[in-house]
Amino acid sequence: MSRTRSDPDGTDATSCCPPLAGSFLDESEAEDLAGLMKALADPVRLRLLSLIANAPTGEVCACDLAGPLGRSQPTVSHHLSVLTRAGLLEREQRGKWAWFTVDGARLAQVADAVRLPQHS
Amino acid sequence: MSRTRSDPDGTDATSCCPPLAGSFLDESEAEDLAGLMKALADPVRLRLLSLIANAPTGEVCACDLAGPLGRSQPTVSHHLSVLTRAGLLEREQRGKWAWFTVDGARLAQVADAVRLPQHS
DNA sequence: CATCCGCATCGACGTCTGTCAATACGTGTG
DNA sequence: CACACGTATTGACAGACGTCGATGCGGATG
Repeated sequence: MSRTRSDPDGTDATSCCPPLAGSFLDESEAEDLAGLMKALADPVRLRLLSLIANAPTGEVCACDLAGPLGRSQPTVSHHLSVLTRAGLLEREQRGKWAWFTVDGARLAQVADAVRLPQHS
Repeated sequence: MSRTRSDPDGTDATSCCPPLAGSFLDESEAEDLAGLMKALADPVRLRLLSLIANAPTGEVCACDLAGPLGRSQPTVSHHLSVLTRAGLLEREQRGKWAWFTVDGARLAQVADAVRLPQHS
């Protein structure tokens, strides 16, 4: 995936997720949005997000994640990396521990991309 | 599926999409939501949804889809089937043509599942 | 009834992805 | 400075997925 990582403040609400409705997605727009969806299309990653989003402080140490998920440490590390690369998690190194928080704005982009004009 | 998390207010058409936040997703909840995301995690399928959602009448004949997408007829048929099975499209046979509409409520479920409680 | 045509299914192929054991890397600690 | 420990990376492997040509099925049409 070749997302433009030139997004210093991390929360540009418009550059990533073209509206699903409004006009036909062109191929590169669809590719970008599909990339985000792919990051969310795995049960372990969804549970990771859920786990972190529900933490009282909003942040969780990686050392507390492998257990509840029932996966090996390398596997969890891999998933954390995928979510971080997708911009859905933010990573902060503290000593030898890695702490993660959910990027709510990024998640909101997904929600917005999927919203349709009132049709029902 | 052992979900105790029913959704008394209207929008959950079929008890599919547990909230990402609110409590840790259990394994089967995560599996369900991941299934929906997987259906959306492909550029061709996203463009299909976009194409159909943007049709003036809201419905499109399958015969008009292969062209704009640049894929073979079997491939498009396959993707339509995936989206339909996921509940994101509805299919109606008219004579020898198949017409498709987007299920907006189902899409909204995805948006809701991804929404976080006000954090920032 | 014979034919045409839209769509689905099948079979095959290359690629991507999730997983773990083994290992490397880096940062505190004694 | 050596060791312990948390995390990332590597390598390998099985299973899932996107794609298309060939084929099958069923409705429409003359």
